[in-house]
Amino acid sequence: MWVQVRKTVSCRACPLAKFNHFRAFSDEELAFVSGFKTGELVADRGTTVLLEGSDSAHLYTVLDGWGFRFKTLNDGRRQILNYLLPGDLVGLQSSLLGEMQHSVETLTPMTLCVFEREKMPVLFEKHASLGFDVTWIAAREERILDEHLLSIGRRSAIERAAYLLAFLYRRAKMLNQLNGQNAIPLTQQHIADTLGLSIVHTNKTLRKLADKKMIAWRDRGCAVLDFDGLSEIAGWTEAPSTNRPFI
Amino acid sequence: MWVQVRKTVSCRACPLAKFNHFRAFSDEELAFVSGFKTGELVADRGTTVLLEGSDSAHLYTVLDGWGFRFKTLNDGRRQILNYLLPGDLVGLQSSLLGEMQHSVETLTPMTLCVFEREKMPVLFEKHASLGFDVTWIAAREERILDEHLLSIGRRSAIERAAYLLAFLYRRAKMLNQLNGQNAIPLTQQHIADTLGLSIVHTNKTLRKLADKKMIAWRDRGCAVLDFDGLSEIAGWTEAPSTNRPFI
DNA sequence: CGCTTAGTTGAGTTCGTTCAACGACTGTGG
DNA sequence: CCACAGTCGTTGAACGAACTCAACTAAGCG
Repeated sequence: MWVQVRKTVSCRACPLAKFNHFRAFSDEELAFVSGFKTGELVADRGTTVLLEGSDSAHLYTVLDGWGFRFKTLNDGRRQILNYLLPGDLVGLQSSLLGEMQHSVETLTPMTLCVFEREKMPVLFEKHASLGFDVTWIAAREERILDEHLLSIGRRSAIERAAYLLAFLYRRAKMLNQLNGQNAIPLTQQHIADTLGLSIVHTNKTLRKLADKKMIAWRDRGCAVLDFDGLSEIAGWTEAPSTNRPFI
Repeated sequence: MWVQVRKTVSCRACPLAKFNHFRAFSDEELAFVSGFKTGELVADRGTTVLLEGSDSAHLYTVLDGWGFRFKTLNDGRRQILNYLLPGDLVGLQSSLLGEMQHSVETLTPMTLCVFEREKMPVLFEKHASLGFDVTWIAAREERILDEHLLSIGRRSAIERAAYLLAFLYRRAKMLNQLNGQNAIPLTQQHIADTLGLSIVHTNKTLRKLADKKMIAWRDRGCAVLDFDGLSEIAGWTEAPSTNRPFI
């Protein structure tokens, strides 16, 4: 289920560097980050990487694959909070605030870059620019959560679904994380738990989008056929963004 | 509507320092923050402090009073994202990511501490501990948004209302921000826009809580009479927290 | 005293839920 | 190679939670 791998990939050859929307490191930063990294982790599909209530000693950056963050109520009701894609920082909350308040599970096999959370203060101390980047990443996550909150709170079922799929498609496309069939690797249950809807109604809602030829189900995933159409239904236009940092 | 006041209160006599759940500054930090601060702002009740789409040059910390962050859809549907209380940082997102993606409005008269956002990099450069604190604050906001997302997505109307009021009461009590009647200063419209419900249904839901003697409406606000009862309905227990920083 | 704001309540409608069943596909063990 | 269980998507029917529309009360204020 879990495989811990030794430092196989040097930070110099970080797979994220090839995406030009990430900001580049200076040589100095690269040297520090290389030391900050303690290894890599490879997780199968369906693995619980972090568990609510636990107190992980690690901090991760996703290098490849899909995952999601979620919380559950006592009786099992689940809410997916956000999805994880390459470049996303995992476990920052618990690194700073203590025990995890949400869980993390993978949707595909995932490769993670592992850092020791004890070294965080050193990062801020010695490399202010990287500390700034961590804050930037946290602020970005906050902004995404704001959008999701607006969506769940105020959009209708079909608008929510359209927003979510447009949002995920955009991110995934940019990071080359669509599967062989050009699809987003999740089930209708995941979508239901993200939108705050029942699985039956989610199915009927997605059917409407499929009937409009905006999406299609293929190969364990959802293919987006009409990004503009979805954006229009959702009334959504993406916020402008500058080059994003990663650690 | 707006009043810009010169630096009337020295950081040495910061009104937030009296709350012992905030972490104390070192002398060195205090000196820097004093320079970072450019003044104070006093806003009336109902003032729009920051507007979605704008690009403010400032960053604020709430010193006194209540406010809220919100987003709206094109047709006017409004979603309240979170509430602002003393110690909260306002405008961090736009400081780092560019233009504001949400608005901020006051619920009571509010005093804000004003910083120049251009100086943020200097803060990270010269005072790593403060940079770390900013990240901490961002991570805390993220955690709160996670909770709200769970609530709106998966709790029933009465559970949502109970959660929100318990949550706000807890925060307000700790910061001594309940009004004369011991009430939270908001209207049912605010609650509706936070819970993602219509105002009519919000009213009927709050009525049920009032009938159970858990809350009461007084003096333009909602008084919490039975915190434990609300927590139980919501199935909510607060996450443990350490001393929190502020800037 | 009329005007506005905020909370309350009833009636009818709509959106989303629950229950239940079924088909397509995948993987597994006899 | 087939039987079987498990997962995932699909659909219909009945129900219920939340919505809209509409009207009314109480309090605050010029």
